[in-house]
Amino acid sequence: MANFPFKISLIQEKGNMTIKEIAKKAGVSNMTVSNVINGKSKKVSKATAEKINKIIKETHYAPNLNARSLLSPSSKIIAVFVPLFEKQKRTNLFLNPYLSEMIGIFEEYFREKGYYSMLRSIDTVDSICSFIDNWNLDGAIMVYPYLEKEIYILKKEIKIPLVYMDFYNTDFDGLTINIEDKKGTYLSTKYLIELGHKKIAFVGNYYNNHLVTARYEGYKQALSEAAIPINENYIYNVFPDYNSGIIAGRDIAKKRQITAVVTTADFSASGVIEGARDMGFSIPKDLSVTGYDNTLLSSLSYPKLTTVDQHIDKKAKFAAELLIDRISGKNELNQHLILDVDLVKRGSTSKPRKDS
Amino acid sequence: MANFPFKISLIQEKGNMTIKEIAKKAGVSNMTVSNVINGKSKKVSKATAEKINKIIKETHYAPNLNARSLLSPSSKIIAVFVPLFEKQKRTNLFLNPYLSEMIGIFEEYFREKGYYSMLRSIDTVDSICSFIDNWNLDGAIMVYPYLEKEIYILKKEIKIPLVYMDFYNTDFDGLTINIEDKKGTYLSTKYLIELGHKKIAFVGNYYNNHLVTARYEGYKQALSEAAIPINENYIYNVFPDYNSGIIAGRDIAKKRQITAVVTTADFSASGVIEGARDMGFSIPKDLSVTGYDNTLLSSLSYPKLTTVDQHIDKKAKFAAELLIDRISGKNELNQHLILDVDLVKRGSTSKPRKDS
DNA sequence: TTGTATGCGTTATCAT
DNA sequence: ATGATAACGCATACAA
Repeated sequence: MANFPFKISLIQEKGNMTIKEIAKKAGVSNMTVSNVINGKSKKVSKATAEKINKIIKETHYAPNLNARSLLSPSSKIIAVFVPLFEKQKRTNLFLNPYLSEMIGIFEEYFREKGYYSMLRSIDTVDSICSFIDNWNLDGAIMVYPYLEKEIYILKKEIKIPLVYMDFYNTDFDGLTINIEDKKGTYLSTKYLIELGHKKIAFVGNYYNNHLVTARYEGYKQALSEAAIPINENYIYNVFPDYNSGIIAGRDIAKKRQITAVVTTADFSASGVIEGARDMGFSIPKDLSVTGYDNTLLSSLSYPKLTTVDQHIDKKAKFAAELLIDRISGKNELNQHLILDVDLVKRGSTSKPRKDS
Repeated sequence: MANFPFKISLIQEKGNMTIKEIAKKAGVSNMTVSNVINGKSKKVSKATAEKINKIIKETHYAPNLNARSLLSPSSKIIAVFVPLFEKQKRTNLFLNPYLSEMIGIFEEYFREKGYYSMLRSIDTVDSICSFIDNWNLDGAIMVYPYLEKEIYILKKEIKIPLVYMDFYNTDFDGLTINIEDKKGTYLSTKYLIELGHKKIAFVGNYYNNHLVTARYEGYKQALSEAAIPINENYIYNVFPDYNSGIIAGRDIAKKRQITAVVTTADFSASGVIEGARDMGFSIPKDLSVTGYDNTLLSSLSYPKLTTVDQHIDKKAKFAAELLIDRISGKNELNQHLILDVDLVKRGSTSKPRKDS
């Protein structure tokens, strides 16, 4: 209970210090204290600065940032907007490692640059606009393509820098970060073809937005280049989550023709594997499956997933950087980043069964 | 590009509305507007209220919450504090589904109660105190036991409600949420014994804090009740993460005597399985492994993990509820919740090999 | 029912 | 080098 790494004085102080109180303690005016706090050394004599700094340390003064935000156009607050899907689904989006990894990287980057992160689920454009005004936000990141059309127009209304992830409207004048979505499934499909597969299913919805449509296109292109016709029976137009994956996986196993599956998400791939196993399939012997994203999940699965690495860490960092640079006035260019993807070959894929 | 679900007027307005501007538009005083906004219907005539409400809607007025925070003792901001471990490790804590699931639940609960969530990594008590003062926080949650001794003392200094998760200082007077840590490993160890295992390893550090020590105690108690002596060679005192798990798993496989492993985290269990597989082991045939937490990971692994369910969703909800109730003045009791745990039996455990 | 004055903590501006 | 004043947007207290 003895020596702690902080001054006992702190323990005995009570309530938040204010500039005014420090000024009184130091016998100077508020502005002198303010100038010291803001490092305007030219305006304050060394002696008084030292005296004030000492008091600041002793009292553990922390500026009231609400007051600062009120006065300045900058609040130092950045919002991370997460879509709030329908309550009925009860899906906690935060279970997705893709999202949580990004959030961790955002928080770190923003903090290091002197910003504060607010996390907020949103469901309407109004809720976004209100939030921005409520806290006088300096900027925001939208982590999924959501409310695409509405935001496209409202962008004119929103005066702060806003980074949209995976948002593909090409004539949109905001900041966007995308990846080579099409290339990803192209690579995974091509790889399966190279392994000798011909009956390759696609699991993923392809009408919802550009992102998934592009992934469908990649699949089609690879088949087309190999002169393999599209078989409508092999296309599973479902939401790329675990449960839909299971259902698709079971159906695929039942059909007994398909030897490989291309999915648009690691979660989906996990589900497909699970569903196929339910029907007695062994992976990859009876069915090869590819994921997308290269989330932690793909390394922890068994067998580890062959998947498309979209370099989430880089993507998140680029997004954060893009936002901060815009907020601080640098880098008015580079509005639409498109990041490359790679195929990561792991154990969930192999040559097809001989009997097929 | 045609009919959008919002008024065009919004698009044409510019800049944030203020009470003053609305008052001017309505030809009334600021206070009348303020009273309308705050629903003090007794103070405003119906006619003026309606007129003002119309303008508020048209202009999409959103109150400046920085200004409100400045004025009132309540900022409506709640912080979720996440430990910032050493940079060298480069471990993004957010990769852990345990954390991200909780964060999602916090955000939802706080939002529904009218609060705003700030996410913040912290590494010192000072950084916590500063943050609290900076934003005039209404409350905070600490998601891991961290800075236990320092905070224990500084609690006297911190005037806001603070919920500590997995924080075990029994004479601590703050709000804490814990689980029956000991019971968890007791259950998993006992289950392994019931399956016929005798040579059971423990993987997890047991000196670091109460949480993991308790989990070690549970393991010991189950062995003791079954009259199985502790074998020091079977104890792996390592940090419960994936990589340490791999190393332990390899070593366990090398020793060729151990038939089952109790771990203190799903991540750790995954690592052990991976490591044992590296050495040619098949799970659960050659080695039974139990996890802890029942994170998403344990259902997505193959085989699915037998693990201790600590009901993360309930735990998070209780924590959020405890905090909000305290902030709003209800429920001064119930300061130390201890939640129950269950064993979830899945595929990563089975009877031991016959040759052992 | 409506309006005026005041102050929250901070900083820019303009004195001294 | 230091200090007085005003202002940010809002809401409490009080007056009309």
